[in-house]
Amino acid sequence: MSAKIASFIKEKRKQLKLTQPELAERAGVGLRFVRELEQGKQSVRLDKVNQVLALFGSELGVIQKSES
Amino acid sequence: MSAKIASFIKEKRKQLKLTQPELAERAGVGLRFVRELEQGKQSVRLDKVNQVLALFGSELGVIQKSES
DNA sequence: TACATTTGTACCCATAAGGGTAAAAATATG
DNA sequence: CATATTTTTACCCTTATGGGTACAAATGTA
Repeated sequence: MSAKIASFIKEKRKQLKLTQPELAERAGVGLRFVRELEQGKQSVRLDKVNQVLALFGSELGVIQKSES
Repeated sequence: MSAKIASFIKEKRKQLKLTQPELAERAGVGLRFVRELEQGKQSVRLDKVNQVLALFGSELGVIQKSES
C-alpha cells in the first residue's frame, strides 16, 4: 500500500525541520493537503503528491511486488 | 515524472492482452479513468492508480532521485 | 504544572475528477 | 481496399478533492 508514502513524507519533512505549513508553502500545495497526505489519505491527487515529493528529490514510481 | 506510470500500465495491460474496457472492469475503475491514466494525466487519484496497479501485482512507491 | 508550538479535525466553497455514454479517429485484420 | 476492433475525444452529471480558515487536540519544553 502506498500508505508508506504518508510516513515517508512525514519523515522527510522532519528531517528538513519543516512544519506542515512550511512544507505546504514550499511545495505549492495547500496545508490541508499536506495534512491529509501525512495521515495516509488514499484519494489524493498524484500531481500534488509529486509536487511535495519533488521537494525531497523524490518521485512516485511503480514498484513491483513479485510479478516478473 | 510519474508519466512513466502511464506507459507502464499500458504495457502491462497489453502483456495481459486486455483492452481498456476489460482492464477498467477488472480493476473496478471507470473506462475513462484508464484512458486518462494511460494518456499520462497527472491529476489522477492515487487510490485509483493503485487499484489498477494491483492487477499487475504492482504498487506505487516513492523513488529516490539522488538524495540519500 | 503552565505555556508555546505543531498537528488534527471541521467548516464552506470552487473546481475538476471520474463514471456513463456516444461518436469520431486510429489501429488491426481479412 | 473494406471491415472489425480498439482507442480517443466530447458531452452529460454527481461527488469530493483541495484551498482557505478557525478551533480543538496533541506534542514539546521550561
